[in-house]
Amino acid sequence: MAKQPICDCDVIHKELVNDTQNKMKSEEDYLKLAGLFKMFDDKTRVKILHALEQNEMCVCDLAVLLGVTKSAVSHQLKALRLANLVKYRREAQIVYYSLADEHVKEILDIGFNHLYE
Amino acid sequence: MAKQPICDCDVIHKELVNDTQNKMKSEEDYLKLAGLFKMFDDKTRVKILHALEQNEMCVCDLAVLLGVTKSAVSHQLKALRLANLVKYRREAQIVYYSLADEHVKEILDIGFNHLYE
DNA sequence: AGAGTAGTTGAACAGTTGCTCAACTATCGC
DNA sequence: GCGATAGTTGAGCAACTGTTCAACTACTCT
Repeated sequence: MAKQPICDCDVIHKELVNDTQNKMKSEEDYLKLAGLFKMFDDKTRVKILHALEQNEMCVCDLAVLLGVTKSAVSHQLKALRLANLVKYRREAQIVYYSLADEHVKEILDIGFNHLYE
Repeated sequence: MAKQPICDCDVIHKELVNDTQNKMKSEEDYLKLAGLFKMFDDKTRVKILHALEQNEMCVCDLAVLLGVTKSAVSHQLKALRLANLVKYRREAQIVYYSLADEHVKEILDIGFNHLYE
């Protein structure tokens, strides 16, 4: 019932905390933001995204390119689809995937940029 | 010994795959990139980063602000420190944390931007 | 030196995640 | 319809991750 004690310190900078509090976004926004970056936190997924930035490709192309199974690629593509980061079109039995919009490229670019200082 | 069969498809788009292959970065780059975005994939961590974008603060401030324990905050700050995303300065017993550089703000901004379409 | 507060750390636990496997759907060509 | 290929899906498993807890360090003040 009673709240758990969260911080056992006396001197907190009340004004700083209040000021920051006012500038913070909603809980939901942070959840969504974390959810977005979660799509870029895995080696296989960033590879898929970066590959699709170069060319539209089918699941098998990606599997061969990355050296993983079709199933693994398909699972990741599903996650990326649900996050609206990739789109696809079907042509006969083949499903071609590509990036959903420019934001993806921007995020990748800013990331690479940070790595190369 | 023998390689595991990775893809059981006949028709792959060889040219597309080769072209993409040439444009891909190194394995290590993708690992680093995923490692960078991993720092933004958790609600608590993005909150910490966004809070520090507003004001330099100590561990207790962050704990109170986010409603989590000092320990939890400290663990996350350590990860962020190791990733060179935050810096700190000690003043008596108090350790003040702030963002390491503008890149962090850029990444957060582009993320929020994507959420708000 | 001793008490008190800020912060860090490592082990442990619960929850999550990415891959594999096997079974499934969808579409094509005969 | 039938067989073959592209792709999807769910269960299960091993590896990883975030939090908590308790013990620790670092600094201050008397």
